[in-house]
Amino acid sequence: MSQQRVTYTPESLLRVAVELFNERGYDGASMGQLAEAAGITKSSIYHHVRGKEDMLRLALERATGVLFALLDEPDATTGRAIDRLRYVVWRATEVLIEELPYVTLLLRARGNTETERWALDRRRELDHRVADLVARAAAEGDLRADIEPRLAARLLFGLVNSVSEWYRPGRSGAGPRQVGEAVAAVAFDGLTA
Amino acid sequence: MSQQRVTYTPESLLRVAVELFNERGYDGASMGQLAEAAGITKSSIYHHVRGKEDMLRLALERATGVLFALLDEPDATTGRAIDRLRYVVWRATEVLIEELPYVTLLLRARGNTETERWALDRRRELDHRVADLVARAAAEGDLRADIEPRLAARLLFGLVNSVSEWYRPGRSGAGPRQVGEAVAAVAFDGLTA
DNA sequence: CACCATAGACCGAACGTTCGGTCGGGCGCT
DNA sequence: AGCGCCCGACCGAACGTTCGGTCTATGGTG
Repeated sequence: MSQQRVTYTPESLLRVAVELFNERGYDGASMGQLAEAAGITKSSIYHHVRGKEDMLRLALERATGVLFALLDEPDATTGRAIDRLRYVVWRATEVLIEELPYVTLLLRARGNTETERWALDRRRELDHRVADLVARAAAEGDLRADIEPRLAARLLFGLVNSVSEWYRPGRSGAGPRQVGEAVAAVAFDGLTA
Repeated sequence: MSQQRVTYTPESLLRVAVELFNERGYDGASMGQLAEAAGITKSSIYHHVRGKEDMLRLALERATGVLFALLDEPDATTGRAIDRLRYVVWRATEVLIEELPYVTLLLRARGNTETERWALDRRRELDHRVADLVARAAAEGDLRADIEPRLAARLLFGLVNSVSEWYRPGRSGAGPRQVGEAVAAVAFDGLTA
């Protein structure tokens, strides 16, 4: 059987790029390294994509898209605040895992480029919406009163987002659902027996 | 009163450097930007430090030093595992805040340089020691049985480490001790009222 | 079926810019 | 005079990107 020439699409090349950006950091990753990882030359890359920052933009748009979408899901918008919050925590963990490379890149954005600054603005928007939900749950008396809702919101999303730093598909033992459930369990009920 | 010429020491210059490295990422930060932030020229910097990677090394050595030191404190080495673990979680959060710029840089290290690879090795060592303690607490029946100790360890330090992403001295409302206590409280008892 | 034109995917070389760092020196203080 | 701290000019290497091309596959035409 003849060995066919592997060709890239913008999407498949983006996938390779995002893996490299996560491995080395966007600024630490060069187009030369991407060419090497993809097995084509630097100039070939420009046949498929407009440029380095454009790949970053596409990736960050995808990550923010899925995260905002989850906030509009029915179980995130109807019911008691504490139930909605539990759903958001569990579901955000699942979405983070499903789109791990893209969400990881978003969480690591620093602000050195226009694209990153846009993404950071979007993240702040997300954080505000979740913080509002936490404040609601606290107001309804379902959160412990000795921790300020703002602090609680930060710890919650710190916990969720930290999954991106260690979760590896196929290598973390637990699946997305299991990790999502564990994150929600620890967040609301803690680790003590 | 005459305006005296501000001069740097290696340590005060390192402090400026670490702030910049955290703001833009180590790879995204240039020596030109450091010169600008410090108010001196690039060549002046080399009078005080050996080079860019050397500043990174000094910072990461400092961060790993304080984190390993806390694991050797009496309250972290004697007593029931669950009590030692509570102390470590609370104390690690405090230390992270006290040495925020240095620990933040450590947590963001990627592995692009020899120095970063060394630091990542040290972090893995730290993670192993804490994971051992979590396993001990689980074996003593003090942790919930439905979450694997390895997963519990990752979530624990995910929570602690995430503080570096939002805590800002003087701007987060709560002090190091309060945040440390909140982290430990949420980690072991959860957010639910 | 053979030939040709076209398009898609690719490449080597080069560009302008930025990078970390060095060199040779000046200034102010003791 | 000597030293510490500073600086302008410059360096070689690496960066992201562009330019002008080649190669291969495909479809149309005779």
